[in-house]
Amino acid sequence: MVTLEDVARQAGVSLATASRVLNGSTRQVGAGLRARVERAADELGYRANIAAQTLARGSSNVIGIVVHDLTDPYFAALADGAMRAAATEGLLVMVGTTHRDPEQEIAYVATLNAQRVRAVLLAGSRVADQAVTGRLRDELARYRDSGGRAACVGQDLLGVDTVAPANREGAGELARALAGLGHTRFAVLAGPPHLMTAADRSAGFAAALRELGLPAPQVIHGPFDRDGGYAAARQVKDATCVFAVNDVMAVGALAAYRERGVRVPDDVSVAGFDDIVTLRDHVPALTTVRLPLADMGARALELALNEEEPVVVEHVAGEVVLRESVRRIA
Amino acid sequence: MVTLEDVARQAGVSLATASRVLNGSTRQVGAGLRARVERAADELGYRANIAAQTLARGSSNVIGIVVHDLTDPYFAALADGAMRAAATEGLLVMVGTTHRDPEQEIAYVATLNAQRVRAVLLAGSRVADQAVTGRLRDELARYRDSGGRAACVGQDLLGVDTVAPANREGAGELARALAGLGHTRFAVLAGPPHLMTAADRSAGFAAALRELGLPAPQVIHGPFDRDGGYAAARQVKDATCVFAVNDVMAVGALAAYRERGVRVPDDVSVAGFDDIVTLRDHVPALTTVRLPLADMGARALELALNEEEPVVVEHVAGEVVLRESVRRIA
DNA sequence: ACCTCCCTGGAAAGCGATTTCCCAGTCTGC
DNA sequence: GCAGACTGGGAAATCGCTTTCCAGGGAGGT
Repeated sequence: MVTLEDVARQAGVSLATASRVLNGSTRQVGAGLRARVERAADELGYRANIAAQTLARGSSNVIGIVVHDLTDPYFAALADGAMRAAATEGLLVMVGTTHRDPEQEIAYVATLNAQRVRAVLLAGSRVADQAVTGRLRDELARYRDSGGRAACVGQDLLGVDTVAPANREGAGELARALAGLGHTRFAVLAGPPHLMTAADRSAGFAAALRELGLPAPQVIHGPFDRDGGYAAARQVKDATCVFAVNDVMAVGALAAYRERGVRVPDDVSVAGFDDIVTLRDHVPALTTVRLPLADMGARALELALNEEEPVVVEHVAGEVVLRESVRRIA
Repeated sequence: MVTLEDVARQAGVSLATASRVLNGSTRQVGAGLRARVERAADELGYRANIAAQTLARGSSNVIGIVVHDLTDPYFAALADGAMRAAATEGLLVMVGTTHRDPEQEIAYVATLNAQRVRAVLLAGSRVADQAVTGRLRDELARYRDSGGRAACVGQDLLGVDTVAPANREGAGELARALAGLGHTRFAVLAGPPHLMTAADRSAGFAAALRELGLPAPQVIHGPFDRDGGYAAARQVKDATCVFAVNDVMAVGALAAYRERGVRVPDDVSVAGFDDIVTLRDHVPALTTVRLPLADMGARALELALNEEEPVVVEHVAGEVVLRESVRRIA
């Protein structure tokens, strides 16, 4: 393994000079020596040891992103946005997946802290469990105390900069739009009760119906994924419009209806939330609430990197997109 | 920032003892001291500095994965498989996305080398450009010379352990299956000519048709993504069956047909390649060649970590899955 | 009893960079 | 022509941890 010392010796200069040439510095180095060093580094195939640099400099150029599941397009979009932003800043990215285990999330933050990463991004919904959220908060606080920066996408519960999607409001607006089509009997495929994103969307939807003087929706809990939507859809009774709290659940519901010969939107209307790009060619096209996921990821990174003192919470509005999975009824 | 020295002082032991207690060692430490150290670490909130550990140990517990695009479900599945495998080994993951720029890929390998990561995984198709492949090879060789391990998923061109999907054979088998349904006039949405995965699939398909004594397909080149499939589908003339060299292109093609009122599979049959999970509820269900992507990712990591000397190339067969996007014709 | 041998604990030498000093030479202004 | 400011170069301290080496004490064998 070629070290800087090897390069310096080969070039006949000191370690200091070699370092200044190759790894940047405020100080100048004469053109002659500079060329010698560069040639030596090239000949030897020198690659700086980043661990050593990190140690010496006391800071790294790595950021960490923690998501639940990379194969979920929601997180993939978020992570992609953040990674593009990171790339423009010359930062490297460590990605951790928790597969929805909050303990893993805490463990990952600890590990990223140990890595002395420049910033940590937490994407993904919080759970209602106060104890576990508290421990995550503590771990994050410890990281920030030692100079780390952090941000999160989701609920503002961690005491860090947050990009908060307007889940309640978006779901409410969706409810009003659907009611505007004449629907009165609704069902909500509500996901797990302890998952805050799911709960907020469900609650926002129900609240809007209440304001409109419409009957409360049938609420069906279950997993937050495609199969959860599939299973929940089978329990719906007597609704003309079904709201799944995310798009992949909505797709599961559509699949369940298709199998049973229930036509969408003729027999029942279905809507989701997120506007996942991969689903843009789904048939029927899914009515949903669009969230600018990639932007949110990028924005979260910006917030994390930003030096400002007070903790910032930024709300991101969703936009209702009506497509063919819903129809007006008499 | 709390250092090991702080902990040692607080516990009243030497640096060496503290290190042995907290960060593992072959050596034993007496129960009394051990407890004191652990308590001190806990009170102070000590987190080992991994950069320092990496430097001192000369090896890290990080692996690198380089993919083209995380929002592409193909790469997400591959990366997810590799990340699960990494997690069971206690390894951390750095993910880099190149957005299909080969230069970025080379740069990322250099960076991962600088990080002294334990292993590097390259996922994603090679390009036909010899020069750029050569430079990537060189960079990889330099990394391996200094003790790094590497593996790749795709074409065996880099001189490293490889998990090679049987693109040619899979496409050939698909062609035979489709011919078995009575099709004789084919079109291939072939993707970019320089992308080897695309080229292999296209060639395998054409070769099988030739063997069967059928006319050569119409070959249409274009981008390797959904929009590429969409655009290419519009140029198809006079084929009863269209093979898109990956699933997302096939979805684009289906969208194009739907818009133009061409019914699938009644008017034209469509098939893809990969069997992307996210598309499992697509209508019509897509005929494709299934690749065990998550397993391939995990297997690639295994190969990379494995110490064996000779470079291993493992072929992975695809499985033809006939679904409703194709039909038998007279 | 005596001599190994094993075990535990500590001192100190790295790991590969960065960066602070210090030094000598060159410019500049007067 | 000279003091003072600048400049480019090198020696060495430093970052936080691991690990070798050494020392001392107790166990076990004869």
